[in-house]
Amino acid sequence: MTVDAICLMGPTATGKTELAIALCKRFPMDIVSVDSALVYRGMDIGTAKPDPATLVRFPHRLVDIRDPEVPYSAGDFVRDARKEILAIAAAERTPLLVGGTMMYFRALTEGIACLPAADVRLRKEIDAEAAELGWPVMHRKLAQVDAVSAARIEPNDRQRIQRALEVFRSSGRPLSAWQVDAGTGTGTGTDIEAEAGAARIVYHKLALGVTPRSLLHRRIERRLDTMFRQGFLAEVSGLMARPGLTAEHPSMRSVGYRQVWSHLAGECSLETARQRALAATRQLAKRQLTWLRSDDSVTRFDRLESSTIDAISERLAGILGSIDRSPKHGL
RNA sequence: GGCCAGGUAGCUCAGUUGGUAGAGCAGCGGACUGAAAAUCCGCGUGUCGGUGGUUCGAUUCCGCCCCUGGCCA
Repeated sequence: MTVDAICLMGPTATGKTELAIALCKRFPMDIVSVDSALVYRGMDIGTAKPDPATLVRFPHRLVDIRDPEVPYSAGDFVRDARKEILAIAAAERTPLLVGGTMMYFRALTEGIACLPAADVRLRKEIDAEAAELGWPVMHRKLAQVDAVSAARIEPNDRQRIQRALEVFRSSGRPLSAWQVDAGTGTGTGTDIEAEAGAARIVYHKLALGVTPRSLLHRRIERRLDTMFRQGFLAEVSGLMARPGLTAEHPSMRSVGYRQVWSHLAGECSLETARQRALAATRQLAKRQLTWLRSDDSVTRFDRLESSTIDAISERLAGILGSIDRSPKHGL
């Protein structure tokens, strides 16, 4: 059995949600969110989460599935998304994967190795060591146990050095060995693909963009200011009031939340936080565009061209086959 | 109006004892395997406010002018 899934990818502030909803009105599709921040409950304004009424009319799977205190991961996503896609297909509808977390898209469509999960205690331990020795030294230690990973990782890339050390210390095997292992065999190289008898999922990738860049930047600024008007400050101060949540949690390191948190903690003025949040959002959009540019399997559309929605609809009609609403077949 | 301090990259500033200049941030390009809205790598020509003078040579020294901030009237 083959399942067709549509990927609607695009940088932040390009209007993906709005377009997805328009498409859901034309085709029998169900939305799966591909977004590392929308998974968190209580993070609504700063993530530009669709409002409750919209979520009722057009349910988004994988939204509000996590407490902000509990980190979510690419591995979690692949498992969850896979399950949702199959459930949607079982209901004879088409999954519409919408979002901007490009690493999640890659992990889902290209596969991700089966690796040991994160280990908070080990990470703390490694952080403590690094605070004393510095990351370049940690990088050298990594090179001794996993030369392949060390060669791929920059001496200052604390997050990846930490992860590689974490995998080695928790499992006794180098990260690179896990990755190679997974890749042997047919080349699919993933734990999920290994599921016996699983359906084959074909991903059709569509990318949304806004050109020129200056126009995207203007949309980003307008949207951020709307967030502030909607009560972004109150949302963050509510999160800050939670004893279990800190600025170090992945959820609170999200664009916007980090900068507003910093302001509310008295570290900078509101205007400075605003400027920093804007810059961080622009930088996020740039990184998302880098992912998209490097993927030649995507078909690109400009969000602001009025013909885009029709072009995409036509494309979907072709993919979905059975649902050709065009009048040319009329007799 | 007088005195003082400034006018150098998009922004904040450093610097050149006279040989045409460099940091941080922003921006741009890239990488990306359980934190990814994360983490990291690479990219710096700009009438050194204008104009005249001194000098082989001025962004640097001197004169005048313009602009900004502060103090005094």
